[in-house]
Amino acid sequence: MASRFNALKADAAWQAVWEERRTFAAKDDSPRPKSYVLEMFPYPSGKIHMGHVRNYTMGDVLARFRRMKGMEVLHPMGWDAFGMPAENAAMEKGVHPGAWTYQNIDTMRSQLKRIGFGLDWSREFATCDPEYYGHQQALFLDMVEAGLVYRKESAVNWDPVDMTVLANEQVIDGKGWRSGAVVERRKLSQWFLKITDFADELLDGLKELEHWPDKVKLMQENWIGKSQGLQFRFALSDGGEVEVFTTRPDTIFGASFVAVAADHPLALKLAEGNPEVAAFADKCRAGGTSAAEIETQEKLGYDTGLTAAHPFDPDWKLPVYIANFVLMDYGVGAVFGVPAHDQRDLDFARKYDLQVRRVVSDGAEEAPEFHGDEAYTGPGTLVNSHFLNGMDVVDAKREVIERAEEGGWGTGTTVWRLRDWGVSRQRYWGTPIPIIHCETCGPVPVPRDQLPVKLPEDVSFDIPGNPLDRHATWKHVDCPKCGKAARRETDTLDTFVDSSWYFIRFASQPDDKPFDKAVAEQWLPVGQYIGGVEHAILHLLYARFWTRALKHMGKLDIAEPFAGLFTQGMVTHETYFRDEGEGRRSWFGPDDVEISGKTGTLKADGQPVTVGRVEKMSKSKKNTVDPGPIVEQYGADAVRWFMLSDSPPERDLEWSEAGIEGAWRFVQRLWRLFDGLDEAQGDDAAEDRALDRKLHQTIAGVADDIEALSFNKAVAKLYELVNAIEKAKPSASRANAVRTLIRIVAPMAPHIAEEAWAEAGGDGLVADAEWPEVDPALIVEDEVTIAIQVNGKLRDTITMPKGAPKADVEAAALATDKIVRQLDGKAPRKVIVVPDRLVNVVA
RNA sequence: GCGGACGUGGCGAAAUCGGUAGACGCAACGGACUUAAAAUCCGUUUCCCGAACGGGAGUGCGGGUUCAAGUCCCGCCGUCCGCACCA
Repeated sequence: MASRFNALKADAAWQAVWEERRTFAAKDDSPRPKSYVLEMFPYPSGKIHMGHVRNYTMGDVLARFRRMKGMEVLHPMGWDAFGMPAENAAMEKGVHPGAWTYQNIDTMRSQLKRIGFGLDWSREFATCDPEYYGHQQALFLDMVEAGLVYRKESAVNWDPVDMTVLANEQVIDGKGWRSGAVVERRKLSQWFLKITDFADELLDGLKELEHWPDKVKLMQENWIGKSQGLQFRFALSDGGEVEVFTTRPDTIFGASFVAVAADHPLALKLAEGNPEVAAFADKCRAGGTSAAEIETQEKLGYDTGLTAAHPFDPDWKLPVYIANFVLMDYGVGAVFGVPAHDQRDLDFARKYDLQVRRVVSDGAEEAPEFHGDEAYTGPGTLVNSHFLNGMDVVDAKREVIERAEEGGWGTGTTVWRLRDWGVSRQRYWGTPIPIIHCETCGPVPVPRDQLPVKLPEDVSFDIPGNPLDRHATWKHVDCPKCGKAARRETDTLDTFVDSSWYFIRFASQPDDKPFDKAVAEQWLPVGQYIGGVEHAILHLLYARFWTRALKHMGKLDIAEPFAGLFTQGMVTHETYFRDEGEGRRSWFGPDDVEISGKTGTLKADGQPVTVGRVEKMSKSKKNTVDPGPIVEQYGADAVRWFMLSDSPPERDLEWSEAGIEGAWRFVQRLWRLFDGLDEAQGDDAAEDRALDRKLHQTIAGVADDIEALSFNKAVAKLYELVNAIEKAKPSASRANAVRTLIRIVAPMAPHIAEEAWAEAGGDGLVADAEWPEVDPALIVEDEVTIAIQVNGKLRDTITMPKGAPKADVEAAALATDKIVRQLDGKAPRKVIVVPDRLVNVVA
């Protein structure tokens, strides 16, 4: 009789079998159709968290399902292993970043295996393996040769205490996040990749990504930020020139000033001889960059005393300002101000009492005087604009660009918001940039036969700064060109470079080169990529760029790396806290509190705590749940099942004790069915057509749902089937349904499925079994319930054979008691019959 | 400010093409089994009136299109996300 399903035993046993038989190793030379399922690889921070579990469960279900459908599936795993946390750990705990990282990898690998993910571990690598980053260095040199890399002075956030460069996110209120020191802006010579060369392609390519969420495509589109307009020159009163960019050349006769950024060459030149200008420029640069600060920041300008001559009227002189709202790194760092039709220009003009001239009319008003404090930026007709009068905005833009080009003082231009990708990081734990700096020869690539340029092991983190820089010997090398003493580049590559091509290396990893073109192309593009939406812009854009760069260099004939993208929601949990006054708040973990209904008490002192919002699991709010003990308690299948249940995968999933228990109960319910298989049939070999239908509808429905990644719907369908089987009387159909159920749940709950498969005498592993075939005759009902409405309100239902003629359905509907009563002897005015669905009687 | 998504029971959610709103799960309640509990099983569960048969209302709010609207259109309100002085 039914025993309990021993998850711990079954999990371990089947995981061992999969590993031993290399069940999930993908074969490059397989004749089966290929499918590449990939989840974003993790950063080895220590332990896996629930977010990983959810992400990898989704991918695993799809990968296992596709295998059962007869595909050769590549489902690999590796480690995004370079990055700052390892250096922080080195500083705090005195361990080597490599030792720390590899130890974390060992822990996390065994945790992933413990959940039974069907991964091809034979292709595993970490980006900090010299074998990996050596090939990455080679690709970097390829890009250098292809002219896609250059060196430029660029400003960075410099922490003077930690002697390190900070990312923008590490600067909080102008101070370093670790040291608290006021951050300085320093100019350093840094390496850049020419992603802007591909801006047009990256934008256009989005259109072909049919299986990407619109949201992500839109975010990338905005990030790339294509603007078309006119770049043109003003002659200055000192005999010089200033160039500006505008997307609104149509409003050229509404100009009332010219403004340049504080870092603009013109401003820098003026600052040299004038301390007042220099002071003003400094003030502009000091301004904060946070959202709130920009919102409230006053428009400030410094009148240079220079004037600019209007290109269409040399006698019309416009004042030239240095202004804090003009950005040096967008366009050309200078604008002409049209206050009536641009809000910033209007704010500025009102403050400095400049002319505000209407040149676009919305049809209501045409007078040159523009009143009010809200600029008009909508469409309309040009007014007060000489030869442009009467044109609409679009025509006027074209007209002005044409005249500027004819007159030789301007050109129609496209400007991008996207900047080139600065890849230099002044850190140890990253891929060394394979360049040697020679006083005579300049930057020289490291000869290929000397790759990889390995990180030195003997480094210390007890003093601030980059250990590569102060290493006694590492950076001192001879110039490969002239042989004189030279210096290695001590910067390392941005870790986003590591993740820009790892999916190619998974597909093909020869020893002698980054990848084999033909082998990689067999697998690529990734069919389904799954990860967090936080990577919607940077990682996904960089990987798209890298792939296009490889194509450009003829190394890989793939335009887009990820054909399908899915961004899953986060795993969340309630928060518990106490306000300690002065805005301070202490947070408590789920294990520290006792919850009853909407109130909670702290176990430690029995006093109440506030039950806060449901938020993303995070260490800072202490609302994390460690998957490790949960898997030990409930088994891998219950955890997987819960990850797939209830919430649509793109939405957040709230972790709850009740939820995981529900999943566990379902696993046990499955086991009672599987284990009672012998008795299911009983003595009765009769068929149960209704159950047969339900089974085949479920096989088809679950398959569709898994392909659509709608796991919550697949779960619901499985509950329905299990309910139906449990209610059904013993029959051959019932026994068959239970036997088939083993395969339907296999992608989601693989351990119990293997156990049941073996017990039921299945051939080989259920992981290698075929997805059950659907009998098309059984997925359609032979009877349908037809709704009967009177004036659109449901009044009754009738059951009819499927496909019954309209006339029969109408007659049957009108004959029911309830409808007869509703009509009260009157003839209906109209009857609408939707076959197999409903009848609407219009009375 | 700009761009986008979303809003359905106590909760997570279904409703695939405009056609029976609330499938499925959680929680709750009632019952069976048990010395008792757990587990399991049976039932109820959108709201209001009603013992019941039944009736009315109902998918953020206000309008509209339609025989028929959660779904389409217009206008609000709210929540969340992304970008942010981008000329």
